[in-house]
Amino acid sequence: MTTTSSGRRPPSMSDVARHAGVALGTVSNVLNAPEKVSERTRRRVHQAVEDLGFVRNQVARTLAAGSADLFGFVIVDIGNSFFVDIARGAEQSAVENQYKLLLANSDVDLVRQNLYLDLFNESRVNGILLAPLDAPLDAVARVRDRGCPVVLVNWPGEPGESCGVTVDEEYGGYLATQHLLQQGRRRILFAGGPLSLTAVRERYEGTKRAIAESNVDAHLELIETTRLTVPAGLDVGRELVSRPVGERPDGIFAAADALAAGCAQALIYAGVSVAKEVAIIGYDDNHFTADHVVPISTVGQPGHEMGKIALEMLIDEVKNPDHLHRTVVLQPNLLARASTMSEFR
Amino acid sequence: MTTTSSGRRPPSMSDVARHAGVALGTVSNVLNAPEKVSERTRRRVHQAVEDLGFVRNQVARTLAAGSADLFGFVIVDIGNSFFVDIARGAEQSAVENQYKLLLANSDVDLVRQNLYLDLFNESRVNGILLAPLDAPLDAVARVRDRGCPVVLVNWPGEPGESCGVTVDEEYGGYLATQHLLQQGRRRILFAGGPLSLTAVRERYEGTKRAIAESNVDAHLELIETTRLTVPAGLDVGRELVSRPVGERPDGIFAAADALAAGCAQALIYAGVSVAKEVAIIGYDDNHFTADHVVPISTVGQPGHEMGKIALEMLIDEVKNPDHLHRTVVLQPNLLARASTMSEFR
DNA sequence: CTGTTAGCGCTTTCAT
DNA sequence: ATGAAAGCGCTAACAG
Repeated sequence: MTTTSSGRRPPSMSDVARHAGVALGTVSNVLNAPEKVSERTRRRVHQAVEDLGFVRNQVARTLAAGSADLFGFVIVDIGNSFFVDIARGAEQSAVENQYKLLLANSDVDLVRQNLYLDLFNESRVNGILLAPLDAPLDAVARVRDRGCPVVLVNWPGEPGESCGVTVDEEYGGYLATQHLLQQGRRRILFAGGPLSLTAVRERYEGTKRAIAESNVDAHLELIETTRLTVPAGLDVGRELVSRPVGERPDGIFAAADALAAGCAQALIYAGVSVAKEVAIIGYDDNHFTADHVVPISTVGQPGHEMGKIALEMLIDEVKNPDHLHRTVVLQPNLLARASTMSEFR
Repeated sequence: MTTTSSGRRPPSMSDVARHAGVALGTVSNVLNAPEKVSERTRRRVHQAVEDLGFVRNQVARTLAAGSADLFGFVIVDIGNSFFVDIARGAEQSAVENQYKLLLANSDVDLVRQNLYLDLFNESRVNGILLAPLDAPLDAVARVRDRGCPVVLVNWPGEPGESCGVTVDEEYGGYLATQHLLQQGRRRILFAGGPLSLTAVRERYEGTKRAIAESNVDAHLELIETTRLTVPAGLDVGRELVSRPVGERPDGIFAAADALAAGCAQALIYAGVSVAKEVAIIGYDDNHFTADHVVPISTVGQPGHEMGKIALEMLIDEVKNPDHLHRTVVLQPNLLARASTMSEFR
């Protein structure tokens, strides 16, 4: 391995040029527009790249060219399979369009969300995908004003400002509740919270509408939880178990799968027959719901598709001068499984 | 909002300097070494930054300074909570040390793994954390030779070349099997595969050692699966159910939690009492195992700690000229839960 | 098709 | 404490 460069400094393009006996610009052409260079020169340059172990400096490249084929995705919760699905979908359209996608985990922390937003912005990515936490989006406006397009996933776009991809949460709540009613359930419990979370509130709205629109005489109870976790679900379940049998709901809609799972567990442990005595349906189609001994019904959100569409919108915003901002609202779908299907078992 | 810059070009530091009536270098100092600048000048510059909506260009900054306070983490499977734990641990030490961490999901695909390795490398991150797939590490050597330190997580470091953090897989297998034996199980089944996977093979070795070292007369059966998934586990469970009761194992060690979960489900559905008739233990401490109706025993790996240590090693490699490469081997720990605790229920 | 050159926006001496 | 100027490694426009 011959080297023209000095010391431990990584070889640069001019080292390659010198080694190959051509001009700097020619090396650049070989790398970026090979068709402009003769076969023979190209080979010489490639040889030099090999000899020197040259790797081009993406930073300098980005600075000179003004941008890189790169997007950033700031994810609110990398531990939630719904967002992981979104990330996979986004990455798929990135790859299909010759872009790369980098991830940053905000971990439901506004400070970190804004930190990474700024990092991507300062790093001159072509655009940012953001699955935001349920909080004000000031930092987004700042980034966007700075010329960096932002597309929101799982959050509506801001009219005239940015695109967004959402699922119709209200309808999801409607679907879940309607399903419980159709299974003959009449004492419905909505468990979830805090209600300050937009998604929870909207799902609850859907529940109320489903009951209002139905012709049956159903009773709706609300238990507001402080979190959407398995332990919170266990608490709900235990509370129900402590009640006289007649005062328990016969149909539970938990606003999140983790909540539903915890709830189901507590009931099963107490000997209550999930599905038969109490139907339970969750929300999110997290990967673990289907793996339960009593597979838990849920409302699925098209995460993969959301990510795919969101990144396509981002690409359009970057490439198409006539781009128009819009919010795509996708429909959730009911996934009826054993936990609500007593009749069929 | 006043602006000195032309058109839609984002304001640069020289715009800020002009606006504030100071020199370019002074603006740089305000941002990077505020103590070198007088209170008054500092204020003027900050005001100009505000007025212009200036965001500094990290790309130019990195090019000029030679590096950024940034690491990259290439994750083999973002859907696996074990790796997510690692990512969280890594991010923690990154944040504690004023670094930022970007993620890239290789999704168990060697091509993508190498793509992102190169991307981080070309982007001049300070170093790369890699949770590799079980495949040759040629690309790692290339990146490292290029001057970019790489630390391996969940994979041993290459002696003299790179650091690594691993868990003792063999010992994990030993622990799991020893636990089954201690619970009085004598017809042990090891389910997992393919055996071409290093981790599976090592866990199996541990199983064999536990049996060999015990003084009891235990029988070991091996069912090699093609994958480590819930469906694969269901297949295993169904196969067992189809056997005469006397020919079934009374203790199952599944090399992964998903496998264990599927297996448990199939058995429960068939009316076999998990824990009582058959004890089952998995591996990985994936988040869903504890949420099972019969919480599944498992072997936990200190993912968070692994990530934390790995990134600390990376920081040391970057900062400390006397850095020595080493591989830290952490111990897995047994998490005994209901699925193996028939006596205590 | 090849070589030359002017930046990209910032950091960093080095004078002042 | 502040200002001037020399790059960082590359792209892109242009001249040959």
